[in-house]
Amino acid sequence: MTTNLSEQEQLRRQKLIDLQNAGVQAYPAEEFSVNVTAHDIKENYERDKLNYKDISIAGRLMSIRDMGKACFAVIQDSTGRIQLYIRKDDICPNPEDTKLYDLVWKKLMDIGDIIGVKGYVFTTKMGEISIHVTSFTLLSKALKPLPIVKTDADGNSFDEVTDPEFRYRQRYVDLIINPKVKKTFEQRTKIITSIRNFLNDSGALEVDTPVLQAIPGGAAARPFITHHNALDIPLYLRIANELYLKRLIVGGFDWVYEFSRNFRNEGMDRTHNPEFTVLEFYVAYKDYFWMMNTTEKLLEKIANDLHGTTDVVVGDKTISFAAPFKRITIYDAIKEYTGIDVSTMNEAELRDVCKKLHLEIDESMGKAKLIDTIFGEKCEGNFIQPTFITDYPVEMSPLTKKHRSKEGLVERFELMINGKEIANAYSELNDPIDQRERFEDQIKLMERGDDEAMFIDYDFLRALEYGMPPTAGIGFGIDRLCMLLTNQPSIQDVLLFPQMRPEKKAEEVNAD
RNA sequence: GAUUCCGUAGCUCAGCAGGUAGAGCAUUACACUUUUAAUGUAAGGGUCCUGGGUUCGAAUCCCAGCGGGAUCACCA
Repeated sequence: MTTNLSEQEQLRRQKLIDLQNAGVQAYPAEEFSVNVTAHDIKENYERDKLNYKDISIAGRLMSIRDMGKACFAVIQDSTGRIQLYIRKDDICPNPEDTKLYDLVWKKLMDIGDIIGVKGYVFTTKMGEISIHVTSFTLLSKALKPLPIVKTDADGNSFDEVTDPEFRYRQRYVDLIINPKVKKTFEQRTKIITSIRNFLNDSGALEVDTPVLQAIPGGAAARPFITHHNALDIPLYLRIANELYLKRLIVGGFDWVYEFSRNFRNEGMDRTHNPEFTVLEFYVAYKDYFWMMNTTEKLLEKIANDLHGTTDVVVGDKTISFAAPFKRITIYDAIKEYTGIDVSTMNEAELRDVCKKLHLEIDESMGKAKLIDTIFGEKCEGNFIQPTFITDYPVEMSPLTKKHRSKEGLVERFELMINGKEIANAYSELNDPIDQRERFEDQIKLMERGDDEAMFIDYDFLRALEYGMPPTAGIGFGIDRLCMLLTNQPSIQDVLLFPQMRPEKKAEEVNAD
């Protein structure tokens, strides 16, 4: 086993033994009470010096600069970093007994160890607010060396760990050594809190609905399948929670929402992870126009809560989340970017258009899919500023109410930002007869080989037959929204633990 | 799933007309009681992703596998 360890790892295990021999516990059980944070000190010390004469703080050792009979070190707590100044004379007042400084501190402490210190705050000659340490306590010994990232006065990083595999597999290390990464995840939580506050303040009720479903409904996607032993039935991990939230609208709640972890057994790339988060909410007695207005208000608030402004930098662009957003029908969008009016075309005419535009199509594609292809290839990427695309063909929206005045269309919108779909919403279909026919159309698609067509959920139909009020519903891709608002190009950078292939055999991991 | 690039010390990387490995930081030792990418001197550390092949000889060339990134396809 020892043969697997690097030189530095072996050394640290030896230090563990040396600590024990010196009577120092490497993993003490006692509480170490803390009365200040690094951020607090840096923020408030200058104007309230008296308050920082007797402080106690804990954190991870990030660097040590040994000056002989004194050392400078830096610890990092959950709020940031602060410098320590440790003098031999202070730690070991008795010159006869210098073990604590010369042995425990200078020989047995390492970068990565977690320590607690007591002392007082002062400012060094170089002007850095620091802690003059009067005593220290080892709280946890680190056995693996921490990658060292140094930063100079101008903020330039050296030896920054950028290897994506390292960062995603050992996110705990990434979080320790890359403060920007930690900030991104704090921002993610802020975004979700902002949304939750908006909804709760509006009188919405947060609910939990099943993740394990006998019929994976509410979306067109390939599900993960599992098996329940006691019931001896197959169960699916949910691909959406839509049908359950609408059951709750039937049940008499007027506004329900859920942050739903959804699972789809499909490809992975920069914008797809097998499990991802969608916020869905449903509001009784509203329609999709109301939902557009509400979406504008919500996004404007999120941007303000997070950045203090509605202008957000994403890559080399600036996106304005200030309401109102542009609204355009999908037919007008196609006309704008191709010059072709497809609104009255039949399937054969649409096929000719696709050929003229050099789009790849196949025989199985129906009218709606052809329109979707034209939009996806020729229009979608152009909508950088938030834009509502409205009034989709009925064939691709089996859960959406037919348009109040436009034949063949439904009352649906998608919100496009930075060329990507961020939200999908509609006036919900609440006519149980119509809904049953739409499901049956899906079954026909399934029989023609569409492996993503929806199953019929008979219990959902039964619920609709009891009567569902007219309802507006929406789903937001939370991960993608976070990518936008935190300016991260990959979904892996807004997921703490993105899905990865197993890195090696379990026994080898255990041997570490 | 397809194409393409990558995998060398704890970390970041160099080494590739094929001659069994180097740098900086980190580590170890010594010096230094307000330094800050601290500094100075010295030292240790590597199944060069794995397995085959070509060759007198492979980190370097070829093939396969594993892992990762990017692009494409499917999708949110």
